[in-house]
Amino acid sequence: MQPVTVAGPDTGPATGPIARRPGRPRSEQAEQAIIEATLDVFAEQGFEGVCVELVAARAGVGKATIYRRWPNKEELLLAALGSLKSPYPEPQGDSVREDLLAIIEVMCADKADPRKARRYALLLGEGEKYPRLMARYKAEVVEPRRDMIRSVIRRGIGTGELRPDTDVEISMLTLTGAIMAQEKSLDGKLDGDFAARLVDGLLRGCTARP
Amino acid sequence: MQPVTVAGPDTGPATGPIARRPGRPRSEQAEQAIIEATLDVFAEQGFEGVCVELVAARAGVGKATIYRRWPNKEELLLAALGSLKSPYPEPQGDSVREDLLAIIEVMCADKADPRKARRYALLLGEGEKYPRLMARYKAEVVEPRRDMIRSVIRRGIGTGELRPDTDVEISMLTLTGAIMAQEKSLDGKLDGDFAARLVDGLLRGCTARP
DNA sequence: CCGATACGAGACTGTTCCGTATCGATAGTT
DNA sequence: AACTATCGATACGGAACAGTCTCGTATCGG
Repeated sequence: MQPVTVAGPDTGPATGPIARRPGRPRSEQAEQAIIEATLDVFAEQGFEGVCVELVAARAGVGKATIYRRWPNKEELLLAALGSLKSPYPEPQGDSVREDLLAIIEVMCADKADPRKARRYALLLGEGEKYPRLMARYKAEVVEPRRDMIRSVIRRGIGTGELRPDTDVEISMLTLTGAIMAQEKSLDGKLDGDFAARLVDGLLRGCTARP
Repeated sequence: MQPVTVAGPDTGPATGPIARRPGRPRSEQAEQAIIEATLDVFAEQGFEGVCVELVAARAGVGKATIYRRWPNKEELLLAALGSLKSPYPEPQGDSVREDLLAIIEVMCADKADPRKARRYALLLGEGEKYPRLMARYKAEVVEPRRDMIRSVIRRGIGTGELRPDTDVEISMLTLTGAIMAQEKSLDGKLDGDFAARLVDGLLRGCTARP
């Protein structure tokens, strides 16, 4: 499955989807190696650290083989990050707590994966310098997940499971934000049940009940 | 007031604190202009975008005037970011809600200031490439504020205002994280009373009460 | 005035990196 | 076999930038 929405690998002048082009065909293996190397370097070196020469060396590929496929570095990164998809758990509807927990756990797992975790940096870091990358990341990763959380909460309000005056937006920001804030700023030792503690903390609230 | 803890401006070979050194004295005005320009460029261009030549041009200063004071770019940034201090509201102790609100409002105000907001990028972004900068930022800005929030919550638990089983760490991450997550990823229109909604959301919880 | 240091400006060197061009070799089609 | 596009490798031009150095000038104490 190739990402084609935004300048996927350039397959050259239109020759029809089936017609075979003359000459040596492009190596699918090289293509995959390039994407993998890009993700590795991105995970290790961060955003500005992705230099094409290093990616080429890691992939065991010539630079031309990269530029034959993507016109510049941004397109390469766009393709590489676009290939990092996480499965979205479909809310089961048993309870708000379980649904939220499933989502938060996936997000925590993402954060534990260095490749995916680095993308969070786009949100607060140098992301403004790469607006297309930002926009794509937001649209493909951030917003779908936010919407999922919002809808779970709204459904909980509808069913009476949650307070009718629940602040949907604040609740969502609370959950996603806590994940971002965790551990990166201090190696908190609250790994295992972090997701559960987070969701329960939100549901329960802190105020003492008489 | 000069930052001296970490390689402040190099005042040359030790000549005693009072003894006047011969020759033309350094321009305090140039020094301030350099710091200001550094902060401006940092706010606009982000971390990697801070190039000394640009800072010098903005400050109306020669590069040598910068390098006479700080040995390299990292020290310059260290000094510039170190000069960005926000007043820490001292918890008044009237109520947990009021104390938290005061802290959160200051943090939100910080985030609205582009200069200060950019520093958040260090936490998730390219910060790992500048460990000294990271450490200093954490120690001087992040942890004091986190500790303040923790202590307010702990006091609330002690006084019975908060549930005894309140998760201090989770509550703190919830508050600070939500601030980070807000608006940067989507221009939410929840500006004015964001801090209040956030604190109230945490205190109240979402679960419906029978 | 003199010596010492700082000043702004900018030339200069060395490094890094993007993107292009070129090499002989390779793997397909016709 | 002829043809053609891709292969990995590498040289290259150009830009950006860190850090050093050198101008001629300005500002201090003595």
